[in-house]
Amino acid sequence: MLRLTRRSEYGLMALAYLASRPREYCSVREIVEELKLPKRLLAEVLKDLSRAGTVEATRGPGGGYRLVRSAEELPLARVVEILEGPVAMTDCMAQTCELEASCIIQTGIGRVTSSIRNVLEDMTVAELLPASSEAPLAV
Amino acid sequence: MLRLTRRSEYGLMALAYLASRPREYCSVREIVEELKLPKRLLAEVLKDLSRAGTVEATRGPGGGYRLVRSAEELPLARVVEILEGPVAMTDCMAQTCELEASCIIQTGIGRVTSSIRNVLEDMTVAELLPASSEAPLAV
DNA sequence: TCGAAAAGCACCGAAATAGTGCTAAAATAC
DNA sequence: GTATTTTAGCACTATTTCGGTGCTTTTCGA
Ligand code: SF4
Ligand code: SF4
Repeated sequence: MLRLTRRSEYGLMALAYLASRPREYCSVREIVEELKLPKRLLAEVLKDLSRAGTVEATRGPGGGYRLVRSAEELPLARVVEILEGPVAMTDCMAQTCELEASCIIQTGIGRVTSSIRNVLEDMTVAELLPASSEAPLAV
Repeated sequence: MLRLTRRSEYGLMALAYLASRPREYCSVREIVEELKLPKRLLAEVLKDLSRAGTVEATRGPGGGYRLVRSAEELPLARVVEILEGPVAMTDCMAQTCELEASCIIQTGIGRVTSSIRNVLEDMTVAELLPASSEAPLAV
């Protein structure tokens, strides 16, 4: 069904939350209390996002995570790639497939995959938030 | 990674093959020989497509499957829905999700899901085939 | 009546996913 | 310096999904 993994979903939720608190460090504890997510799992996800450079972290009391760039500059595709790997509908779009020789839909699938990639690259985390939500996104 | 299942992939390949042999009954044996797919699995997939009415079958020697309508009228979304269930990036797009109360991205995710649905509804099995569509491909 | 083919059902094993445990390192506060 | 808060890193388990198969029945044509 072309499902997002929970990791991606939680990650996007957390990033959207961070987007609503610009420049502020938010701890995992705070985020999971607000969003009601499994704490350890979200921690794992944010670690990955941190390693990948979409959020930055500080430790200790008052620490937490915040966005490195504004949410308008963070396409969904980027997040999904970090948390799940390349956006690809089939093997051949990411690695190789041993059926390529006899496959009659590869090029067609390539086109669909591109379209879906475009959707995910054109939409940003900022656009995930409902129109008049929480806070302005000004920096 | 938003992957298609193998069932969908095999299904699409088989349908594309049938599209290249209009009105002709093709047996599972013939199709898997041509496309090098696992026989029993493709049989299972075609059964599902048959139940759903996108292909029709006749049994016995010379039997097999063929498209009910032309491939131009068969959107990818239809095939994926039959073989995997509703096209939905998240639970809430298909059933319900117990996080909906605190979820801040649901509406946003809804928009992305719609876009992806549109991509899959706008593209048909006919368009999967490489440029010279109707040309029989084997030999 | 025989063989080719789909239909139906049930099952197994492997892989991906969701989620947790535990320890270390850094930043802060006293 | 010690305690506390918080991220970092690693490894592991449990569950679910998925890919694939076995076997029997039904239908059809020759
Ligand atoms: S589309 Fe064809 S080539 Fe690509 S992964 Fe699927 S079978 Fe392999
Ligand atoms: S987007 Fe929000 S409401 Fe929808 S499934 Fe994910 S968590 Fe639940």
